[in-house]
Amino acid sequence: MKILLEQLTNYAPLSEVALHALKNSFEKISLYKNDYLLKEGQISKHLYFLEKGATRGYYNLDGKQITHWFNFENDFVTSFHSFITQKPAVENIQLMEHAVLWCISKETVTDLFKQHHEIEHLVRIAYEKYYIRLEERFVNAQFKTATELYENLLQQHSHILERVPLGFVASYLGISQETLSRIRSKF
Amino acid sequence: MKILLEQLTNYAPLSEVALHALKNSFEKISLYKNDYLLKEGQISKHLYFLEKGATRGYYNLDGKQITHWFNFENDFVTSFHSFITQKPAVENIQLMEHAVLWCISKETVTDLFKQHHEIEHLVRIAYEKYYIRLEERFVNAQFKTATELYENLLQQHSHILERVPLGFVASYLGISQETLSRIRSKF
DNA sequence: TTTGCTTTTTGATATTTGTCAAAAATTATT
DNA sequence: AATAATTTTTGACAAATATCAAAAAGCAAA
Repeated sequence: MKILLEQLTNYAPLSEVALHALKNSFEKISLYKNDYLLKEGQISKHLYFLEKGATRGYYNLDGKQITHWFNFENDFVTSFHSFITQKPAVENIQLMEHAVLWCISKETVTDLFKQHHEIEHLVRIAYEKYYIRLEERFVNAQFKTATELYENLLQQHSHILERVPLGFVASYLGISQETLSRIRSKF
Repeated sequence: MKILLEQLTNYAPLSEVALHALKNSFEKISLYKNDYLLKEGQISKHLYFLEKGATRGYYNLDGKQITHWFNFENDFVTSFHSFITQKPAVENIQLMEHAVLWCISKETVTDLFKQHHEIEHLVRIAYEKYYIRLEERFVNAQFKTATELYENLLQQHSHILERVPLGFVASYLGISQETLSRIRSKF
C-alpha cells in the first residue's frame, strides 16, 4: 500500500483526506501464474496496481495470441478500452508470474473523482503521462525496423527480455518469433 | 465559438460560469495553407481547436518528412508531447488548407483547471477518449497489412483521402507512397 | 536421470514492401 | 494556352520479414 500511495503522489501531491480515502478504496489480492485478470468478452470493472509480478495483455487473431503489452511492478493494469467505455474487452490479461495487486472498482474510482477533485486532478496528469508514453511507442513501432526495436528494448527495458518468453516479446514488437530469434543471435 | 463550445459539452455538461470563462479564454485566428502552427524545436505554448481547415503533424527523419497525424474540423490540435512536457517539439504542425482556429495558451488552460474543476473533469474525460483512439490506431498500425489499413481508411475516414496528398497519407499509414499507389490501383 | 513437454533456433523458401529512376498525370503559374 | 512545378504511377530490382517444417535446447515432472 505504501508503494501504491508513493507511486500516486509522484503524479501530484495529495491531502491527508484524499490519501485516507484512497487507502480505504483499494483491496489487496494475490494471484498466481497463468491466472486471468480479465478475459476477452468480459467488461473490465476493476483497475489494478501491480505491486509485484508481471502481466501481459493479448488478444486472439487468426488463432494466434498477439501480446500487445506487458506490465511490471508499479504499473496500473486494466483493459483501458473496456474500463473506460464499459464495453466487452477484446483482450485477455494474464499473469506471467505470481503477483500481488491492489484492486479498485470503476464505481469507487468514479466516486473518488466526485468527492476529491485533487484525485481527479492527479489522474488527469497521469493520463497525460500515459498518453505520451503510448504516443512514443506508436511512433517507434511504425517507423523503426525490427532490429532497432530490439535494441531499444534491450537498452531501455532489458528486464522485459529476462522475464518474458521470446514469443511474447516478438508479438509485442510486432515481428515473428523466428525473426526476433535471428536478430538476437547477431548481438 | 458556438461549435467549439458544443464540441466541449459533448464530453461533459458545463455550468454557465464555466462556459463564460471558456468563451473569454479562446482567441480566434485565421491562417493560410502551408503556415505553421508549430515548428520542430519550439515549445508548444498553445492548444488549438480547428473550426475549419486541415493540419498535419510531421517530423523529419533521414531527410524525409514523416506525416504521423492529420487533424480536421472539430479536432483539438497541438504537439501534445511538447504541450504537456513543455519540452521542444520534435514535430512540425502545418496547415494543409486555409484554417479558422480557436487558440488558448497553456497558462490559461492551467488557470481554468484551477478555477473550474468541472473543466478539468471534462478534460479528464476527453483524455480518455483520445487515449482510446490512439490505442486503436496503434493496434491497427502494428498488426494490419498495408492493404487492410488502406481499406479501413477508405471506409472510416474517406474524407482524408480526398483532402490530403497521397504521399502524406502513405507515411500516415506507415507505408511508402509507391506501395500505397499500387494498393489503390487494385481497388 | 530419464521422459515428455515447451521454447528457441535454424534452414529453405515465399511474400511483402521498399528503393530508385523515369514516365505520366495533375495542378499551378505566367 | 503554354510552361513549369508538383504529384502520382509504373517498372525493375533489392531488402526485410514471414512462413513452414524440423532440429536443438531448455525445463519440469515422475
